[in-house]
Amino acid sequence: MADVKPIGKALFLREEELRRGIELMFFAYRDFTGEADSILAEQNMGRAHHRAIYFIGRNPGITVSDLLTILCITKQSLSRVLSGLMQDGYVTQKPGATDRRQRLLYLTETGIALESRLTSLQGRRFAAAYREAGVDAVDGFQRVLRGLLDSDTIDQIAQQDQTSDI
Amino acid sequence: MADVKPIGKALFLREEELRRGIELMFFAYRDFTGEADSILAEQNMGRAHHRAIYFIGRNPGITVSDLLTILCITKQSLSRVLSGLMQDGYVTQKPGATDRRQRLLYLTETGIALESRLTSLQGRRFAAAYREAGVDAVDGFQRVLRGLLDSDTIDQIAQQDQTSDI
DNA sequence: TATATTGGTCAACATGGCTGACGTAAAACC
DNA sequence: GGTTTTACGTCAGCCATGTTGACCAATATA
Repeated sequence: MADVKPIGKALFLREEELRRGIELMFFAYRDFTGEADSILAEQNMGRAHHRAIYFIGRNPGITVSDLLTILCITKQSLSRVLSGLMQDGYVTQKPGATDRRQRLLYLTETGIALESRLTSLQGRRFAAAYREAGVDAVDGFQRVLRGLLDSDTIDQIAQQDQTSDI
Repeated sequence: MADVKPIGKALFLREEELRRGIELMFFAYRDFTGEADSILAEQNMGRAHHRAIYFIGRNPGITVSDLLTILCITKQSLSRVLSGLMQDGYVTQKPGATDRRQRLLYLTETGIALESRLTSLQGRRFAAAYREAGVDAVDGFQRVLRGLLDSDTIDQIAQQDQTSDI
């Protein structure tokens, strides 16, 4: 401990910085999701419902298997959530035009309303953080987050951007 | 749809940007935790154990109630996790010097080993992302993440930095 | 001494992951 | 046309991790 050399000091700082990142990630994710969680609790839903609603809203007509690859959960888990959402009138499905085995998923009016309520809530939090931090910071934020992704996820996101109908 | 004004276009872009942030946050957190999760699964532990180990390692001698405020869970949930960790020899406790009701928590050798394995794994991911993105991006990343926090959390982190014995 | 604080325990419950097994309809292939 | 594969669903049960509520013990403090 006494004979700390510059390199030791540098490594120490580096570890501190990395830990700061790890912790910020934990706290930010917790706070970022917490607000939506309380709205969901009112409707007797959880975060799993939110994720399904979000990505169906984002990709109307998505197939079950595509939703599964986005969420990385088992079909049994998703099925439970989807059945609930359909029963409660947030989601509908219709058979695929070309492949009639597929069940294309859509939000209902109610589903759209809930999705937009949740997304605008989280969006406001992001907007405030972005505004405070400034444009350059936002760019850095997104670059680092992308750097944290698995390569599979990067491919997946790239693919999604291609097929997106924007 | 036909008479979209500049303001409409701007809002559209803004919403796209916000959604990109929301999604990046989801995917990055998932991938960032996923790697550690698989190590934990080997030891029959989950993310809850990881969080406890991490913050005990970070604050040796932390009291149960301080750990509770960091984690924001009930004492029953924490108690279950802590009992397991103590039984399996990752954590020890000793009574507080001034207040003997307190049980100060410490990692054992085994606990330290596991913590450092997990943290260095996540640290490597962060280090790679930081290296790729560059110093300015890292600063922006941290600024935006801090902007996403609840004000309570900000206070809490500030307080922790003060009492930290660095 | 009376009260508040720190921490633990037991019981019961919900959510949301998981595995495994099995079924059905439709597409794709030989 | 018959077989295989794919897309999806269901039932059953398990585990981790969160929750409430009730209750208890030791200790600090006013």
